[in-house]
Amino acid sequence: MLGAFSALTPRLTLSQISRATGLPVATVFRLAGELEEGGFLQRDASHFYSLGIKLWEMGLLTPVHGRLREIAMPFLLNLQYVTHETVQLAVLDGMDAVYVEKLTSEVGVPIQSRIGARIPLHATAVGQVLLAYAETSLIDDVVGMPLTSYTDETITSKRSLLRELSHVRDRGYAYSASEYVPGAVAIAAPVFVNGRIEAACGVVNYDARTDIEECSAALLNACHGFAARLEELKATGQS
Amino acid sequence: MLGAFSALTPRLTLSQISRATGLPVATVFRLAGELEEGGFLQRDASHFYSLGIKLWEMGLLTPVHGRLREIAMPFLLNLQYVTHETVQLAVLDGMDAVYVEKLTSEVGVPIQSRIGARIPLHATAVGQVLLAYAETSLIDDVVGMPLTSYTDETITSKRSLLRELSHVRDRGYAYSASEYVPGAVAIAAPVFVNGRIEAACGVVNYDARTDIEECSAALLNACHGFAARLEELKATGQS
DNA sequence: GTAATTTTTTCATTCAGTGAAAAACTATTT
DNA sequence: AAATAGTTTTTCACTGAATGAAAAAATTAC
Repeated sequence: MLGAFSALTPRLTLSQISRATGLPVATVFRLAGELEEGGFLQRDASHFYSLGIKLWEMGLLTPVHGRLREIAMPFLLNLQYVTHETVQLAVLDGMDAVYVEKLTSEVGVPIQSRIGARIPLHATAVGQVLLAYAETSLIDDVVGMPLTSYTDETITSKRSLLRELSHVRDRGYAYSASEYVPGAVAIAAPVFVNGRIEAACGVVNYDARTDIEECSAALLNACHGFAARLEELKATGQS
Repeated sequence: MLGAFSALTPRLTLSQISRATGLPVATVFRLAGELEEGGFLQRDASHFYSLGIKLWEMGLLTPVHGRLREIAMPFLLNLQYVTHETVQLAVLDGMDAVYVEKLTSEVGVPIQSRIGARIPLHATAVGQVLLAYAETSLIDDVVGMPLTSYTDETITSKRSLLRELSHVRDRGYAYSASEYVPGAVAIAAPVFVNGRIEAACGVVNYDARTDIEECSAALLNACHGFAARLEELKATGQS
C-alpha cells in the first residue's frame, strides 16, 4: 500500500490508494488508519495522505544514508566549494545507479534528477564508473542487454561500451558529454573501500562554462578523502 | 520489527531482533525474509540486518524531505557559503524540534546531533523559534512541563522561557548561547508560509570564533528566500 | 438541491500468520 | 579435534486476527 506512493504521486486520497492498489476502500481505510497511527502515513488538511515522518526517520538509519551520504557530505561540500559546479554521489543498486546526494548551490537551477532517482549505468559518468569497477558478471549482464539511447552521444554498442569502460579504468575517472542529458558534461571517479567500489562521485556542468576536466584533481582528492574516512570507520566501527 | 533498529543499533542479527522485539526467532526469521524480499531489510556479509534501501527511497517521498529539505537546500548551501558556519534546518514534530538538515563543511568536526535527531524546544535556538511562533496551546503544554536542564545556561523556569519567547518574536530571530551544548552559540529564524511557521533555519558556531549575530542578515535573507519559494510552489503545485 | 463521489462503520467469514519444536549450521572453548 | 553454546533455518498443526461486502454518513460537484 505504501508502494502506491511515488515521486510523481507523493500525495494520494483514500480512494486513489484504493484504485492504485486494487484493494477495497474499506480495507485501505482501516490499514491507512493503522499506518497513520504508527507515523508511516500522514494526512494533510485536504484529506490527502503522504508517507509519514517515521519512514523518513527509518530512511536515515539505512546504510546508504548513515554510512555513505553522512560520511560523504563534508567531502562533497568541500568539492562543491572548490569547483563551484554541481557535485553528486551515486551508488550501484541492481542494474541502476542511484543518486544518493546532489549539491547545486545556485538558486533556481532547472529541475534535474532528484535524489533517489535511478539513472542508466551506460549513459552517465557516475554510472560508467560504477560499472567499470563492478563485478565482471554485472558488466556482462549490462552489455548483454539492449542499451537505451537518450541522445545522439549515448553509447549503444556493446563494443564501444566495453572500450569506454576500460578507458575509464586506465584513466581512473570517467568523462561523459551529452550522453544522457544534452548539454551536460560530467566527470566521475570511484570510491574504493578495501579494493571494492562503494560509490562514485561526480562533477557536472550543464552548459560547458568551464572545462570540467579541470576539476578532476579536486574530484579525485575528494574521493580519496572519502574512501580513507570510510576505511577508518570500517576499522574502528565493528564487524 | 523495523522499530528494533535505531541510531544506536542500525545493524542487528536475527536473534538480536528476536530479543529486542520479544518475538520468537522463527517468526522473526520468516518476517525478515519477507521484508528482505521487499527491500525493507538488507543483510550484509556477516549476517547482520540493516534497514533496506526501499525505506530510504520512501523517506525521500515524505513531505519533510521533498517539500522542505529539497527546497531548502540551495538556500542552506548559500547561507553556509556566505557565513562559513554550520547551518541547520529544523521542523516541529510533536513536542520536539527535529533536525532535517545540517551542513558543516570542515572535515573532521566532532560528531554533533545527526539529521533526524530530536532536540528540546526550550533549549536551542531553532527550538525556541519553532515554539515562539507555534500555536499557543503548544506553548502552554511546553511551559507546563518540567524544563530539562542541560547546562548552566538552560532556561528552566516558565517565566523566563515565556519572556525569552516574546523576546524572540520582537527581534524576529532567536539567540542562544550554551543553553544545550556548552560552548555552542546559535541564532535561528522562522520560515513562514501563509503566516504559519513551517520550519526554522539556524546558524551555529561551536567555539565563538566570530560574533554569530553578524550572520543574522544572511540568515533572515535565506529564510525569506526559502519562504518565498515555498509559497510559490504551494500556489503552483496543487491543493 | 439533487446527484455523484468519497469516507466511515459494522460484522460474519475464512484463511493467512503464528510459534513450538527440532534440525542444521557456526563460532568458541578446552 | 571434540565438545559446547549460540544462532539460523525448516516444518507444520492450530487458531485468532485480518478481510471485504454492504450500507450509512459525509463531502463535493453540478
